[in-house]
Amino acid sequence: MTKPNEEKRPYHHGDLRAALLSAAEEELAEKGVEAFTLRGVAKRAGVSHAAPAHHFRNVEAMLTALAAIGFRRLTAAMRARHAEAAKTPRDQFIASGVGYVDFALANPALFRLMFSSQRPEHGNADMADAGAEAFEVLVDDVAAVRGDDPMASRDGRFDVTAAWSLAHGLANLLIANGPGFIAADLARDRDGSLRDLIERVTPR
Amino acid sequence: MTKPNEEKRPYHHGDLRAALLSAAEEELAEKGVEAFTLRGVAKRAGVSHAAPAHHFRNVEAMLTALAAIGFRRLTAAMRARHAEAAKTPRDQFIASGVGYVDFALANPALFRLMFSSQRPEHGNADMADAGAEAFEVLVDDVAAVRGDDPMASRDGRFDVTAAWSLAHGLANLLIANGPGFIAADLARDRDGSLRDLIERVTPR
DNA sequence: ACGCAGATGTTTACGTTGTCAAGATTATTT
DNA sequence: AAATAATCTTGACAACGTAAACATCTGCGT
Repeated sequence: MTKPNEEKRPYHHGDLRAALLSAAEEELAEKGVEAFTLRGVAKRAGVSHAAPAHHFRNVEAMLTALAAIGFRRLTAAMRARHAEAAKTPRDQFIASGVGYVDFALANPALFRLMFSSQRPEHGNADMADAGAEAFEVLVDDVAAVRGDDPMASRDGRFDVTAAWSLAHGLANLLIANGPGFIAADLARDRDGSLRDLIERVTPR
Repeated sequence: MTKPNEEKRPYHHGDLRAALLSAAEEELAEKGVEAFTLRGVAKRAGVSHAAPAHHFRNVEAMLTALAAIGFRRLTAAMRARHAEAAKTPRDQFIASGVGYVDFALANPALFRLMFSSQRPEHGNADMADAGAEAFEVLVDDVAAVRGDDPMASRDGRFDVTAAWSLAHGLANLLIANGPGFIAADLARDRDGSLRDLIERVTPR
């Protein structure tokens, strides 16, 4: 009586954990952080609603894993812009900022999860490591422009903070539809516009 | 059999809508946007779980009203710093930025609701007006520093965007415990530190 | 090859949440 | 004063996250 077209999945999935993470990313992108549902993820992955429990302690743990993936991808986005930019310290610095915004615009829900949500488990080691790695890219860029370790001086720390703040604020405002008035400017020349903005916080 | 200490509330509250908004703000501040509960708000206000329905179409409508209140308070925070700052255009500009961060640090959950949540109803007129009013403060400050209408030129719009982005990003990072490395600098001299950062995006 | 412990998935159940409908109580209008 | 509307309560429902009990498969030691 089993339908011929029905795929006969084996009782065990194989790598359900990875499948769940991938389904979770879909769910997140489509529904946003606030409408994200564990049962929806399970349905996407084609398993019962309780199956995820064997791979993630709870929803928060799943979201934490997702956020960690997000931080790794953020780092990759910055490095990607790095690779295709001119090799001067200033250009490399700006490229990182553009990569940061790139990532946010391409993954708005994930970006929000990473920075503006209380749901991921603050203090998770894997996620903290991934975040620290992205931060290092920024610090290294500032170091190259300044010619010293920025974290060693107040002025250097402020260079780092200003750059991060501007990129982060711009990313947040853009994905929140904040400043609609620059949409046209951005649409006309996105890279150039981002460059103009980020240049303002480039260390002297 | 009625206990003597028990306040005998009348069946009708009087101004339940206002009481609910005030309870909602408590709930928001204590539990955060993601654990915010309509039933919790009703309990705080001392009414049944279905009472709010007569004053707010649904939870989102309540959160939207809260966010609008937040934008008005944000404007007030900027104006407050304005009033006590030196009357030069640059100082006024910087004061607005400091007021912006002030508000975020004093009302982190509300700030997140306003800018980083999908739950408030995007497109609500009252909330949009309140947001536009806050935005006007910024534009006016930039106009005073520049000596022209910033919204009329690309360079002016970028001045506005850079300032807003830096303040917004800094506020977001601070309430997200992002750059712990400047916590010490900020604790030592908050106003001076904020000033140093905001100066970097002051129009020339 | 065998068997069994553990890992992985399902089913069922429970408490919580937002929303709705129906009824109770008070305000307001006619 | 009677009717109507506004306000609040109660009870119900589906969706959600989680936990317990059960089913199925994997892999390991023998």
